[in-house]
Amino acid sequence: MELMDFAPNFSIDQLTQSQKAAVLHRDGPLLILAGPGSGKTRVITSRIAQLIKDGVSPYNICAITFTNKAAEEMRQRTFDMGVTSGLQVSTFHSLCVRILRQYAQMANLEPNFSIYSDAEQKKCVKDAIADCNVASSNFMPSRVLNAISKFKNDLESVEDVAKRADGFYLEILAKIYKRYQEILLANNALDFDDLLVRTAYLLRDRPEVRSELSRRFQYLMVDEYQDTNHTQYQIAKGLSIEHGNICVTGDPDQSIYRWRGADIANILAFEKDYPNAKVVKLEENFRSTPEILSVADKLIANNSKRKEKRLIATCESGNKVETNVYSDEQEESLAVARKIKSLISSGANLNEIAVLYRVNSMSRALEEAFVNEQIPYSIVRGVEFYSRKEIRDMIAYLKLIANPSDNVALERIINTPARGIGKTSLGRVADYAKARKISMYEAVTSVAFIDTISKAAQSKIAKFGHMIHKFTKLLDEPSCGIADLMETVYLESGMSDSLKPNERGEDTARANVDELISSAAKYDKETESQQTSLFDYLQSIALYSDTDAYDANSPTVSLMTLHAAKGLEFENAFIVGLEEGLLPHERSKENPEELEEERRLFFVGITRAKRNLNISYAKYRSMRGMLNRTIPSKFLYEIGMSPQNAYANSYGSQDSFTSKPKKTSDYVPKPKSTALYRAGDSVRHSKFGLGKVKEYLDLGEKSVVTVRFDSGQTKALLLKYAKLDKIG
DNA sequence: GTGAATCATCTTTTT
DNA sequence: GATGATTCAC
Repeated sequence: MELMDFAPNFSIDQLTQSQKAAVLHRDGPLLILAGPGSGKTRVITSRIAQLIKDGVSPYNICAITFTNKAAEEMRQRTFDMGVTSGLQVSTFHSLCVRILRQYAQMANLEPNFSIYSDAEQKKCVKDAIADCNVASSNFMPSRVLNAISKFKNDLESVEDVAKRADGFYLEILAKIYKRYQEILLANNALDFDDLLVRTAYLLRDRPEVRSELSRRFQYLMVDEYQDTNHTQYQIAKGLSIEHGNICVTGDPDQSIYRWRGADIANILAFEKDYPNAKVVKLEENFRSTPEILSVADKLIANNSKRKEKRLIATCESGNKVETNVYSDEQEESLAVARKIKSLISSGANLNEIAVLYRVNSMSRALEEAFVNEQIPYSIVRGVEFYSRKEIRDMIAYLKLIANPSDNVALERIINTPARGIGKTSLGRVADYAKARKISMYEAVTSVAFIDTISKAAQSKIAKFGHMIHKFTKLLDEPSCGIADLMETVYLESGMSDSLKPNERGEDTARANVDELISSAAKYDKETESQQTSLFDYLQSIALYSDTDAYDANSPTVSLMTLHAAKGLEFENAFIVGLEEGLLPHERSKENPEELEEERRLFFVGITRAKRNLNISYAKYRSMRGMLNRTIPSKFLYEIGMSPQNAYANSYGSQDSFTSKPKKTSDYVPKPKSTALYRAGDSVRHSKFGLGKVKEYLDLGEKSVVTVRFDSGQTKALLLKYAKLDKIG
């Protein structure tokens, strides 16, 4: 019995009535409907502390968060309350890895399985499509992968899909799905979704495992329940079915992962699902000003599928929500940058400011403006680092060392850096392995027996095999940390010699690997006391997420997508690009449910702001190198901001139009007097061919020519970039 | 078998 | 406009 694990630094006195109700409801199912800024995290941590105070061992409590970052924060908070050990706090994925490792045998798994993320999944799905002999033009790997992911999110096995397949498309899809799973099995690998799926099956098919885990996790808490998919739902149910102590928290209005398989019905139907559930609503908002909340409220009222819930403001009144319109994204970015500068000069800290946008590519214009205006910023995109070529190569070495069955890793590095092992030889190794049902690494170690391969190639391949074998040996030495191993691999594999500076003389690739090694050294140090393995390290990278890179204390302005902003809050928030096709996004327009999700996404964005919120859009925006005239987002109308008078205007403030005389005009270049083109002019474009000018907007440097081409399409082109010749 | 160069394709959000 | 596949010269 651990006696030190009560929570002496915790008191319930400061909580509101409804918060207390949520904390004190101890046994049985509990649904906490928590609006934005309602102190949800505080309630969950208080609940944990209260349970422990009541005599429950931390060892018997399991909290599931949405991101690693949130888990880390919760650990810190409960630690501050005096909870010192034993608590299980993690994401669904991390928890599943843990369970699958512990019960590997029962789950029919080798415990050193690889975890495949997008690039590796794509490779496997491509191979699967090729093996099924289907015209890959009809079955694009990304589409197929999406479909497979959907099956897995809905907990549909290969057999389930094959059984319900009624048409050609689904039949082929089932075939590819089957082959894809076989490939993963051969590689001793699981993809992201498999981590969940395999755990769900384990809980379903092995009552003894389910019982053991139920006894271990007697109190289960799931945060962000509105964004769980069906498989996660089944896992939560499986873990709690024997004791019924399941507490879920979430907000249907903040569900933004439908596209990833999240099923909002999980939270909407919780009471039906658990008939004796207690429901607590947390409707008070302790984060934002009434001005911000009223905008959020107006917006979300347009959604039909929701649970009625109020937003009760408790903060003092503050500034009006600002809406601005700019001529293009450069001007928008510059204006945001200057507004940030003025916020800073009036005392704001850099880390209290965030700029939010719908798609990652929108960070580009903002970055440029921030560099020009010399504003320190950081882009919250953690996974980007790990998707770099040189980093992926290094990781592939480690993956192969940890899991010799990982053919995808082997294929990636057998000739990286170039060792003279080409496609032909590799293909023969693969054939040999396939025929004998062994891994490619095993085939490599016995390459001398593969007589289809030339002696010269054999010796190169054997040399590679010996090198990997040597690395594997290193792993057995207890003194060898991940960073040491990495460094050895880096030097002895030839990776270090092969990385060259780019055209501009920047040695970024090398710097990246250095960063990887030092981050591994940090990992070694942090996990010194525990006995961690290469597997644990690889797992932590595989499940690394964008928001994990967010550091609330770093003195920089944060740039991130609206999705990444989930769960965060900022004194000052800017939301840019309120345009049709962007927010709501083009791809969500046909489906009313997806439109509602876009609205929720904007709702999430608005409610991140504590005191100042600034919303903007640009009249022209270039997407994939093409300048387009935009249409203001319908969401602007819904929040009562008519874009016509939104120009440098403040919402709800009658006089601000005159008090702020066209601040934006500072950045509009003066029109030139001589028009270069006139409507009706014939022109030739290097790519689109012949056409006639429909409209010419004379804006000097930023002049826009709208041309109707003979091909039928009409394009608005930025004169500066358009390769346009006037004819006649 | 290698590396440069060109072509084609896709382009929302991410654990 | 970036990434991946293909092609071509060596």
